[in-house]
Amino acid sequence: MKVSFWLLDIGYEVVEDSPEIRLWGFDGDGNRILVIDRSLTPYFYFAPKEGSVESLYDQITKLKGELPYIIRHHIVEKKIFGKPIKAIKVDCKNPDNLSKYANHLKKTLNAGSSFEDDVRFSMRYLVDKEVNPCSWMEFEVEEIKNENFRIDQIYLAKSNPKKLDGLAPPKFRVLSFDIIVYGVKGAAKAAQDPIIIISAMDNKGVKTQFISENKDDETIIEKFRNFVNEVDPDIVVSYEANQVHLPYLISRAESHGIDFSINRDGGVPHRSVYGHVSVTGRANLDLYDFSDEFPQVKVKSLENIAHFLGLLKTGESVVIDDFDIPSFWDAEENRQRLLRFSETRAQLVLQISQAILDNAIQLSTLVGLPLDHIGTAATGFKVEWYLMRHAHRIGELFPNRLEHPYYTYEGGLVLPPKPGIHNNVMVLDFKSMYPNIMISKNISPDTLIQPGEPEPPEGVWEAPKVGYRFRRAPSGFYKEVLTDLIKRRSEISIKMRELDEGSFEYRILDAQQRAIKLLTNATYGYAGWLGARWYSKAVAETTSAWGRETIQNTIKLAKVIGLEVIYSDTDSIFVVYDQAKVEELLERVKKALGLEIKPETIYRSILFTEAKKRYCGLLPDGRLDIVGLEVIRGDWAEVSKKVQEDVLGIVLRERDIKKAIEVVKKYISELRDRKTPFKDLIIWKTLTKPIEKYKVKTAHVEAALMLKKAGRSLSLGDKIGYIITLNGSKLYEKAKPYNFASWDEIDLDYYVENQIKPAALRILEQFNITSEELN
DNA sequence: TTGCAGTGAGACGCA
DNA sequence: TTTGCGTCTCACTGCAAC
Repeated sequence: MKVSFWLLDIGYEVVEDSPEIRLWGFDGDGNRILVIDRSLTPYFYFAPKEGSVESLYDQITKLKGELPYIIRHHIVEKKIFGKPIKAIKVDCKNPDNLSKYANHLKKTLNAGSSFEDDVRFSMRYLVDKEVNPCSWMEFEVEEIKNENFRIDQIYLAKSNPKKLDGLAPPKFRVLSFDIIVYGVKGAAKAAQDPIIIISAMDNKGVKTQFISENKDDETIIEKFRNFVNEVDPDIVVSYEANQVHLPYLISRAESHGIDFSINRDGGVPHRSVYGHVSVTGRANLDLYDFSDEFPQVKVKSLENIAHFLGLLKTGESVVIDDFDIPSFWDAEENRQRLLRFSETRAQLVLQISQAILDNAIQLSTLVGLPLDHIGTAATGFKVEWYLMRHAHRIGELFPNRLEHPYYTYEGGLVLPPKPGIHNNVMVLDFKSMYPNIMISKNISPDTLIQPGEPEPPEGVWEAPKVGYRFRRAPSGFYKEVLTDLIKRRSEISIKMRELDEGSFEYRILDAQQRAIKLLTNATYGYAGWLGARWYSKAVAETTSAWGRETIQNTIKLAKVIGLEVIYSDTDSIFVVYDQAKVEELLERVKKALGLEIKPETIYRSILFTEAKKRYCGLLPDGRLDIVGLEVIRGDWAEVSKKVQEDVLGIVLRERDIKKAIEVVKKYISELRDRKTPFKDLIIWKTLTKPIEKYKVKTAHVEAALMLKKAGRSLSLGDKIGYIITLNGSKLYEKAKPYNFASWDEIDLDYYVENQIKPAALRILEQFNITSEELN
């Protein structure tokens, strides 16, 4: 019989010595099903470093008695960096030890190198069978008996999966949850501190809370486990479950000797690759891993993201600090607030998950990584998995990751701007400049011509300045991949034009094109990443060299035509708008450089200081487009950002410097009168390394130390919020965690002289205003 | 001890 | 665990002047 299937999660088990792939998902009727596929044999490749592959093959044949893990081996034709090679495909019994086997083989034969022995078996399956997660496919299957798995039906695959069309994913059951821990001093330790509240909510409106009695969490963990299995969610969502909630639940359950089996195979969640926690048969999505999708939100808390998305009323305070949890719990009259707080969090998680799910699903399908890996896998790995799939299709072996010396190279070109206010400035930019250059100059690891190597008859592209040469034909690996991506994206854009923006199809296609854009734009960076399998400094260096050449020629052309160039950064130029001249420029750039430059917005006016990468433009609709300045930085006090934004607005919209000065003075006097909201004085900075590794004393590290001393646990990447007090002389001595400080110890002068004034003067200095004039 | 110039650490943003 | 380019603040160092 045939079954259509949508893949949600994938895993594998070794059952009675032979491996099976387990594909968890849905059938066409919305049943939760498991398809077991036993058709794939684990393997790796083995190739001679020198000498013939045949003699290596014979050696393995002779020694087979000593190599019990090998099922069979045979010679295959492959490529490595585009060069044809013969390799031996070594089929093995156990997928868990391929690297061990490969090393053993190398030692035993004292020859050869191995390939692809580091590919996890479930990923091996997805690549080899060309299966994309979160998409529809069809299997020929045979029903088998369900032994205690939490699903409707189990099938054994009798055929390879066949791709099916269809955009719409199944209807998911989504469960969000949040836990509250009673941790004295704010730092909860799983060994001692109990969970007091577990809030859970599903997308059908079922919500519940498990509340501990006398701080005993044994019962509520069991109840929660039962609840999860009853609701039987396909997707579990949370905020920080990967790093915090799930490990905590698992550890508490262990210490009570409770079976915390919420997996669809009856097992307990476990830590897996890329630091995510796997809940077999379901997709565990931690929204924190997706918080970079909201770059405007600087401090990535659930509440801040919710505010940003308009899910909380402005000014609505729902946050209860970890530190205060015990006191809220202990005082009967406040406990209700704690309960509401936790419930709100679960609800926000559920709401936010809807904003993220479309993109996550499309990215999963495109990249080929299972849904629960998408949030945690770094960009480099997403690009790499996409490349690996393509490599497999064209018979290219996955290169091993090698150690490369660290080496920097020249990047994009940035011109100093013309300071001051300019009117009618148009931005022109090359869309996807680097990918398009890689395509047009065929820049790829497999098209690079080594020094001394003769030029092929098809000719070469020789990079300006850096001199690397790449063959013009045939098309390289990167060119093929990027051409395909760009083509797919433009096809999607065409389809989208015919659709209603609010429609389901539009939303899905938009998510698709965003996923494609992400991969396309990351490919250049990937090529220059030391950890990349297809690392090539020549590729990265050549691409940016052609980029500089392109933008320089564009600037020259603009000047020849008579356009005034105000500024340029990497792939864009800012010119004083003149319709006829701009049109001429577009024509000539296309003709001369073979790349298209696109007109963007025309700013009614734009302000530059002497600094590169910082400016503010007034858009046609009256909004400000602020780039690089303090307003959009996360490490300035809110009060400074507000001052600067107000000043920019007045300067650009009204051109009234006097008024701007008055506004600054008002901010200063409000601060001196202590009328400024306290939270507007908090400065947030990230801990970018372990505290002991810092070489110089800094305010946020000192504040972090105080938090630690008070019992708070901190980890890498945490944002520390501090304020500057009157105590001490050095700034780092004056810093104090904001929640330990009060209004009367604030160093008002610091905020005036080092926060408000610099932010305002950054703009007003352009009009010769001095610090004294703001007093 | 104070002032100050020069340098580097550190954080964050742009393309 | 994508790249380089760039700004800005503050700590630290060394030196001169007091």
